[in-house]
Amino acid sequence: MPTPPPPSQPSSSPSLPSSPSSPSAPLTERQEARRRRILQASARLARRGGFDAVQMREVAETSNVALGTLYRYFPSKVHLLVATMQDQLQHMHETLHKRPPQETEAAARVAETLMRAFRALQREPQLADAMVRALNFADRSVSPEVDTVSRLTTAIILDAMGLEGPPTPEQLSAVRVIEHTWHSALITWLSGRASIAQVKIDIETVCRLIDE
Amino acid sequence: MPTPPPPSQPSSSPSLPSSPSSPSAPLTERQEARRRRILQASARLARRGGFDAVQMREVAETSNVALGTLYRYFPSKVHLLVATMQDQLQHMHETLHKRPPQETEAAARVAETLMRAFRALQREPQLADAMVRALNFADRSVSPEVDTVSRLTTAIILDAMGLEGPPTPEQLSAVRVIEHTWHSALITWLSGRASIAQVKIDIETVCRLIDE
DNA sequence: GTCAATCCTGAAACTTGTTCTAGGTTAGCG
DNA sequence: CGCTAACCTAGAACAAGTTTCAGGATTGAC
Repeated sequence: MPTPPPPSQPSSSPSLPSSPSSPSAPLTERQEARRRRILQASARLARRGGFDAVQMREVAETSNVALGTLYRYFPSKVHLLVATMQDQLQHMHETLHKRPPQETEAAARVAETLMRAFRALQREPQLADAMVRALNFADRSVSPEVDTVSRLTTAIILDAMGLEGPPTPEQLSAVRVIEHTWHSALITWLSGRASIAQVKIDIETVCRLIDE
Repeated sequence: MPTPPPPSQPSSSPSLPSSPSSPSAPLTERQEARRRRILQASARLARRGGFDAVQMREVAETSNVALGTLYRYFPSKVHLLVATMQDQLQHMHETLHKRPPQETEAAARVAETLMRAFRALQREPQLADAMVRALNFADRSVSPEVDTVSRLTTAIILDAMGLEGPPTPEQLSAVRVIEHTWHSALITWLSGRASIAQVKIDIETVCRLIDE
C-alpha cells in the first residue's frame, strides 16, 4: 500500500520530555543539572566543528553521562540539537528584550532584529550550522520541539513589530513568510551559496510585507 | 612516512560529475544507462518510504551496480537525492512549459505554478520528503548540485512571471524570497507542522511581493 | 529504615552511510 | 590482436547514530 503516512504517535513521554515547555515531569535537581550539562556539551562541540562534530558518544563523555542516559534525555541527535537551539533562542529573546531595536518603521525594526540575530550567528558559524541543519532535517518525530522553536521565533518577530493589539491574520501570514525566508536564507548562507550581503537583502525584501 | 598523498590535485574530476550540466566527461552509453538506472532506483525507493528508505546498498542492488560504483556516480546519499530532485524538476519544468498558467496577474501566475508543483508533490509525499530533506540537509560539498536545483526553480518562477525584458534586481530579490518561502513551507508541510491550506496561504502571501 | 520502582551506568551489538582493496572488465589505440 | 588506463565488481572494513541489557544507584512511599 502506498499510503504509509505515519499513524501519528501519541508521544509516550516516558518521563523526560526534551522540551522544558511541557511540565509532564518535574525533573529533580540532579536531572536538571544533567540536562544542562548535556546541552552545554552539545553547544561546545557544535561551536568547535558544526553538525558533524556533535557526536553522541562524545557528548555523553563530555557531560559525564552514559550514552543510554543521553538518549533518554534526548531521543536523537536532532532532538538534542533542536533543544540546543531552543536554549540559544531563549537567550537571544532575553537579550533583545533588554535592547529593543529603535527604528520607527515596524518593517525596519523586524529587519534590524533579524540582522542582529544573524550577526550573532556569524560569530559562531559552526554552532549555527549544527542548529540550523538539525532544525531543517528534523522529521515528524521532532515536530513538537521544532514547533517550540518556531513559536519562539514568532514571538521575537512579533515583539519587534511592537503591535498595539493582537496581530491580524494578514500580519501573522507575513510573519510566517518572514520566518520561512529567515530559515532558508540561513541555510543558503551556511552552505556558502549566498553571501552575508545577500541574506541582508533577502531579509529586507521580505520585511516589506509588513507595513504597506 | 605519513606524507604519501599526491602533491595536490585541485578538483581531480575523475570523469563522473554528478551534475549533467558540466560536460567535463561525455559518459559512454552504458554509463549513461547506469546513471539512469540509479536515479530510477533512488526515486522508486524514495516513493516507497521517503528519505530513510533510500538506502545506498539497496539502491546499488536494485540498479545492478556495485556499491563502490554507486559512490563513484554520486559521492553521497545527499548528492544522489539532490540529483534525483534535479531530474524531477526537469520534468516539472517541461510539463509547465506545455501548459503555462493562464492567470492575468504575474503574482497569480507564480502562485498557481507553485501550487501545481505542490499538488504534484502531494501525490508522492514520500518522494517529496526524500528530495526536500536532502536539499535542506546538504552541506557545502553539495553546493554545485543544490545550486543547479536552485537555478532550475528560479527559471520556473521567472517563466511563470512571463517578463518582457530581463528581470530587475527588485524582481530577482522577490524571486529569491519566494524560493526561500517555497522550500521552507514544504518542510513545515512535510513534517506535519503546517496544513496544505497553510502552505497555500504562505505562497500567496509571498507572491504579493511580485507586482505592486 | 526498608522496599519497590525508576533511573543511571558501562559495554556490547546492530544499522546504515562511507571507504578501501584486490582482482576482473571495458574502451580506446597502436 | 594485444596493451594500458580507467572502470567496475564483490566484499570486507570502518564510523557514527541508535538500541539493548545486566546490574548498581537513587528516589519516593510507606
